[in-house]
Amino acid sequence: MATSYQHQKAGDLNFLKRLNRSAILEMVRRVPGLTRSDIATQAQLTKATVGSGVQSLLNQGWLKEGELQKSSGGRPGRALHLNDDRHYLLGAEVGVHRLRLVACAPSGKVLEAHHEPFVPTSPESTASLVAELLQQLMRSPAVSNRENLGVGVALPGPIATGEAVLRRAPNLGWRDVRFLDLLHPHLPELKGVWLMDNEAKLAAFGELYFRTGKIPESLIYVSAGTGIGSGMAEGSHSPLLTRGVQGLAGEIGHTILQPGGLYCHCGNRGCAETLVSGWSIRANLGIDEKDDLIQALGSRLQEPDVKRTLRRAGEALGMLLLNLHHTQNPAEIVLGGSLTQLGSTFLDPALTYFEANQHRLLGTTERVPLRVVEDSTFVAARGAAAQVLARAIHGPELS
Amino acid sequence: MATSYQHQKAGDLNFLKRLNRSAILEMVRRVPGLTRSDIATQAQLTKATVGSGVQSLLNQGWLKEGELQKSSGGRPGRALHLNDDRHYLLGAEVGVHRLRLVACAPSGKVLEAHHEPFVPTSPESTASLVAELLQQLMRSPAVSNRENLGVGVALPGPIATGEAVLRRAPNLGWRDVRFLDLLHPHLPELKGVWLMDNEAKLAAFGELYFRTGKIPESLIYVSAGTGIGSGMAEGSHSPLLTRGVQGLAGEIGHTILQPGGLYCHCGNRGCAETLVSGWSIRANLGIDEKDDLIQALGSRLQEPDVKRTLRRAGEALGMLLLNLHHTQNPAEIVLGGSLTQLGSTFLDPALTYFEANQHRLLGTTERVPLRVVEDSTFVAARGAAAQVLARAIHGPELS
DNA sequence: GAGGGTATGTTCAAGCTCTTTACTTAGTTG
DNA sequence: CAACTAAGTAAAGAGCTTGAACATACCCTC
Repeated sequence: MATSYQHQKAGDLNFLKRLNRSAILEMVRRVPGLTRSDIATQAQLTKATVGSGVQSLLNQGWLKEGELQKSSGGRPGRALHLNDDRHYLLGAEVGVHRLRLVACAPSGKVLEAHHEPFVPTSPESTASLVAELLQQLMRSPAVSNRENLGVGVALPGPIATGEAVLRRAPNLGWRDVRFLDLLHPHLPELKGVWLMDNEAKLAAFGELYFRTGKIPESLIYVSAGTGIGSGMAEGSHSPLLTRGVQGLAGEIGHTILQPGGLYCHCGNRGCAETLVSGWSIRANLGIDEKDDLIQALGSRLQEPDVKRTLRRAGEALGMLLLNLHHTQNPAEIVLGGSLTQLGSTFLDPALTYFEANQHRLLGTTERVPLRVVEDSTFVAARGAAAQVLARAIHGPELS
Repeated sequence: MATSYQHQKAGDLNFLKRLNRSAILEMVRRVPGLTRSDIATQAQLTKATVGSGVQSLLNQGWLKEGELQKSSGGRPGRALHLNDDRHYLLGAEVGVHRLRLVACAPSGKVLEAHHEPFVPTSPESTASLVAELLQQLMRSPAVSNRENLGVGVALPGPIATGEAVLRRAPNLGWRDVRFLDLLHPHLPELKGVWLMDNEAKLAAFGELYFRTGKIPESLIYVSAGTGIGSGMAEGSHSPLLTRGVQGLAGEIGHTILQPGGLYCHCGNRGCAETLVSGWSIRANLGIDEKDDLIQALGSRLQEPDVKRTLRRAGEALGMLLLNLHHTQNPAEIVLGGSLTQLGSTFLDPALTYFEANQHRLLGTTERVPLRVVEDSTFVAARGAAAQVLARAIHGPELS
């Protein structure tokens, strides 16, 4: 896996070359329009090294040259840009209620996307359907003349570091599923990077990796849907995901938020999910599992018991966010998942609680930004694509 | 700082050389008695590279050769060991009630240690005292003929990544203290690595870095004393600490564990510290802040209200541990701090709760080991020394 | 508009590190 | 004691970064 770690960090000259090429590529990707000179300064490399590295990346089609920049007294530098037209990445998410798929350009731009309702079935038939939908995506005109770099799959459950096994997906009823092994036979022609990972972790990765401009040094994505999960990505160069030995990192839905509280489906009492989650809201308001939660509540948002339920759930979410702040202290928190569509009745209490309490310990005014994703439909699938790109860039691909 | 991250990861040939030397040194440090051939296999380097690297580390006094190993059919390899007699590291901890100092050998062996009661005073006078005690340590015969590699200081409060500033230490009444800047004038002759970091984070680092044998891929240290803090170290080669942007990572004492619960000194309600911490136990049992908590309770452990208070605090601790398990999922949890001296009345409920619930999500039998440190007096100071060693090994020191 | 100034980018020999290959060393085995 | 095996070493060779000189492109001034 991406953060599966090199057992010992040692390397040869080729490793060094790749390292420098990757660094150049990442820099240009993050700051479009950088010149060779800028790169040399920031990466502490010599002009000559950068020159040859850039040349090779140009030849391979990873980079392209842009316009001459304004001169600052001497010869103007030539802007460099990521070549966004040559490659593409595939990302898929197997959700509890939907399948979502994207084909992305290296910049993160979605070239082609597709989602459709999905009734949880066996891993095998799901893999077969995912493969079919991926092939449709690959045949679409927007990507057909590009080179594929690989495919990533986001799944709703814990996946341990180093092994491509979905340990358990309670909402799908799956257990110990090697999804890539099921998918691969259907797509034998698909070369490049193959990976699978937890949905919230990939979303966190994508939100950080595809960002341009000012890049936070770490980011937590909170996925609030049927259950509550989170993922943390760290490091601006090539972010690493915190997975935990068993892949349980980020399972904040099962952190205890109310000792002696209600029983959770996991068997324990007082889990955060008993206070805030799709299923707890359904249980509180008597909404059938077959009905779409958002639609069912859309017309009832003014009812007192709905308002009260959503407000309480929102407050619990705020506490969860504060707990993340005081446990992992990311530079930014991004909130996504279907529950964010419930709007301000649900979200305001969460944001308010977090804002009111995030300064308790330091008393300073510096703020950890908390952002709600506008549309989280493809966030995880796009994050899977982001991981594919990261591995392509840092893997042996660039000669 | 140690995890202050290289802005861009690029390097020259010298960087590569240092990388390989560091890798060799780490491997031998972790597995004493390794041969050149073992190293070459594990690090994927050629025999020649390893040979010259080892030679240079031998010349510099980092390594020493041991006995010939048993032959496995051919020429026997020569065992390599960390030279534990040439260098030493200094670590200090400024605690709420004590100063603790150690001088360590590179293996982690404590060569000389000292602790004494400490009445919280100004940062300046504290620095002056720490400097004096460090100098006493340096004059002791056990270290006087060794070369010093640097000094590390552990402090009870958040310290952000990249800046050596103690943001706030509520239990000392300190704020924005640049402790190293205060310490340095007193010890101008002390060259090498200088660092300061949070107490629990350094303890976590030390527990992971000085371990030999089977090394967990990540470790959380929970420091249960006046307040509750934690630190997470990750990565077996050279572990990294999770600090968080503002240094608030691991401030689990201020995660919410009881919505609407008691007010905490931080101003918020329901913090874990209101349920489990030195001060909450004092408050519950009416023990004066001037008296030593452990001594005061030592004779009262059979009293019903004491037993009840400790049991409840222990249960809360168990929930905190489970929350860490479901948020960061470390490969091992180590429990330390003065409260561990309260014994089984306090600890058993915590361990029992954790054991009973850690398998909820996966249902497997693999267990995250939870260990209580026997004597946590010097754990943080030793961790500071560990960081010094790590930076010396991975810094420019080894030519 | 010609010339000096300045910063960018390129070229090429030189230097350093890892690698390859052949060889030496040290112990086992029959 | 000769054949075998594996560890370690030495020296030539390959590859990447470097340093210095050079070419390029624009600005500013006269």
